Amino acid sequence: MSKAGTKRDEIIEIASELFYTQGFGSTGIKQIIDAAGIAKGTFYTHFTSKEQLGVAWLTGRHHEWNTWLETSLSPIESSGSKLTACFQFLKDWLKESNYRGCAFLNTMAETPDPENSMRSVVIQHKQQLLERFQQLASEHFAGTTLSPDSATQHGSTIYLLFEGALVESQNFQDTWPVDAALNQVHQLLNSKAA
Amino acid sequence: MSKAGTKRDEIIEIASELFYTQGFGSTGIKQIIDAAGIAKGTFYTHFTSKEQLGVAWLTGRHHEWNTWLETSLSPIESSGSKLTACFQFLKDWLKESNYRGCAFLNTMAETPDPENSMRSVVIQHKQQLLERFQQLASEHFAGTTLSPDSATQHGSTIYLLFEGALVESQNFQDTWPVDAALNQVHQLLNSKAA
Amino acid sequence: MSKAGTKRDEIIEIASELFYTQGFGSTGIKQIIDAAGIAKGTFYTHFTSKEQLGVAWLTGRHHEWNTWLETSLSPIESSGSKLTACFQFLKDWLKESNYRGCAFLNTMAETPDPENSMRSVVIQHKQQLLERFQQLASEHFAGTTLSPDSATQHGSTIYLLFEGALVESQNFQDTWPVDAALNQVHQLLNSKAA
Amino acid sequence: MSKAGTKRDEIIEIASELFYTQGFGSTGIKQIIDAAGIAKGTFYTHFTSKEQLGVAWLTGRHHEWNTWLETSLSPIESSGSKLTACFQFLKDWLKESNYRGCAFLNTMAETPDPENSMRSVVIQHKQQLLERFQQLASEHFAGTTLSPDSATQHGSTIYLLFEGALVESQNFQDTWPVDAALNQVHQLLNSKAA
DNA sequence: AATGAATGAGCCTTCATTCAT
DNA sequence: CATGAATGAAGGCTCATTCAT
Repeated sequence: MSKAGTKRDEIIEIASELFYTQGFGSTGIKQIIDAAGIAKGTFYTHFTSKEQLGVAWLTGRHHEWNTWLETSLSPIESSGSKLTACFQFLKDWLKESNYRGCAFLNTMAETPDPENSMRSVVIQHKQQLLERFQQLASEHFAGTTLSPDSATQHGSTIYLLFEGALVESQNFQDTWPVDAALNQVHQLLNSKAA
Repeated sequence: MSKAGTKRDEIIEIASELFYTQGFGSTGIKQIIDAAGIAKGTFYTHFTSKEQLGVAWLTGRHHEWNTWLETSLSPIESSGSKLTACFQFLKDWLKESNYRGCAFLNTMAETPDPENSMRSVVIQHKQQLLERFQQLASEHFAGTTLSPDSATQHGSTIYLLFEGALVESQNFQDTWPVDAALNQVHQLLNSKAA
Repeated sequence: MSKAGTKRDEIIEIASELFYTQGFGSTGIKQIIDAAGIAKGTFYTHFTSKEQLGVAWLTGRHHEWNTWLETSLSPIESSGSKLTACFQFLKDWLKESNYRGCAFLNTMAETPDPENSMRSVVIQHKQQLLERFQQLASEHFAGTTLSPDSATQHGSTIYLLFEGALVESQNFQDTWPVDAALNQVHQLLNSKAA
Repeated sequence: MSKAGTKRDEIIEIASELFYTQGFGSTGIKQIIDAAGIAKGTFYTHFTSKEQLGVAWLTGRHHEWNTWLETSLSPIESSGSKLTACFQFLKDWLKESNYRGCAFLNTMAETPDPENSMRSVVIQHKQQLLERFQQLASEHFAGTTLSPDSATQHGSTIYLLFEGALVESQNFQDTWPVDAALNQVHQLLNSKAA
């Protein structure tokens, strides 16, 4: 584990913004070291390869993004409200000037090689997000007539709506997908057993 | 429109598979002309740039993909069944060995530059798909107690579920997202005015 | 087959001197293209890799060297005299200012990887030289009491003496190894069956 | 002389194998320190440069190799038999799995720069080997009709045959050169004054 | 149309060495 | 005595594009 404030961390931080805004493939080592003000060789004392830096970037972003989300959810009490707050979080994020969609999905898209170690970080990140949605849904429907299984399924559905909204808001550069998804989520949270 | 059988079309066809399976950025001109058995210069008599070929690829794929979808929908009568059939179409597609997700979203993901002309093809493609879902939903709910506006909104929701399932099935290399989305779609199609 | 005077041949010619005097590994592509006055990319339109250029170099040198040798042998009538003339050829070669020993053996020495395609050119070159010595020895001893087998063995021995002299004259930067070898060759050529 | 068991010696020992099997130029400092489990800086506290390590390697190998040879010669009584035993020694060496020819000649081949200090170690090593062959030949022919000068010349010849066999067995990956050389050595040892 | 040589900036990575700690 | 971060030139090679033939 590396202490914060390390030069290594500094490189990751600088690279992160470049990777996110320009894409992993479109960002060269040269650009990173220039931005970091270090020599070529220095980069390679901290990372064995660009791919390794990519993994470090995504791993860091995984924690960072989770913190962002959870921080915005923490003041909210009910699980149901937390679920809808996720979409508000998405809307706030969208407003940011350098919004470029989901770093993880973007990286997955430009990394077809199954051997690429960045892919597993992406999968792990999404898996955890899915489980978070499922957990919140389970909590929300606990004590209702809805079966636990159905609650989990609702969690999965909300996850899909979240991902769909994420991708499409990037695509259309518009917030309507988030609104549409949120609208549906509200209805889902009122679901009762048939 | 260029006549089929042209050398230009041949190049597009060959490039299409490479672009789809390897990604646009990871596929070089060299690889394309080698696969096509032509000279560098020949390529540039047919296309002014790689980006232009990318546009031709996506434009062709747009029509092709629409044809695939509509062909699988055509034997089906009701609009509601057509909507669910879209997800079956997705499941069938997933089974293909070289499945690499949505060419349009992948390209969008690795093309941050807003000036890139491929982006508008992607947006156009997705816009049409969205409208198709909205149209089918409108037809399905026509004559019910559901307002036209709500019907359209349901179309948008189904679109988001479709896109979410598309992305996540690529991500997890699994069909569960399609099943989960389809499950929700079935419920939506039974919606009644509150 | 490439016509003489080609740019490709020009590159080979320029690289040949650098490879010979500095060694294959110590000569960079940069140095070659600078000396040739061409761009990086131009080099790679003519050669797929540095190794391929190395093969072209050695193959060319193989023919060139053989021509040198045979040209110096051609005015000589008897096979026996041709054999001794090989060592005179070696002595003349040694005097050249940029003498750096045998390009083939040097390359073999710095190319441990058995997969390296340059190695087979070296082996082929040496095999042919061996056979040339054996052939000359056979001719020399034809009609004497010495058996054909023994004659061939003498050819092999003379080959070893030649190679030994080649390597050691490079090592000691002196001509004595050639003289010593030649002395022995003279005795061998007078051999009679025991 | 450094005491055995020193860290410096440890580095030399580890580098020796790498240098021999991969070549001096193809072996990087990184690989050496990784294999030795030490830091970059530690290496440079023991050696001022890679070249210096190269000198230490060759110097050590000089003694080691001489010991190998003399150990295999020591049980043999007559000088003539010792001379032929050198070629048996060569044959045994060839059988070793990691045989890569003569470390000294290989290094000479990839080190054109006359200033390189490794070159003098090579020359010294070969000079001593030559003198050893000359000494053994002198002893062998002592008391015969052969003049001392001729005996020394025979020693030189046998040296050239040894070197030729050494180089060519590496080249052809075969033992025939050793056999051919040995055959000639046997005949030489029976030489009488003309 | 078609060719393929030419371009040169750019790719990621390794090199031997230095030096502050 | 050991560490490992820092250096920056150099390594071989690929890129999309241009252009004379």
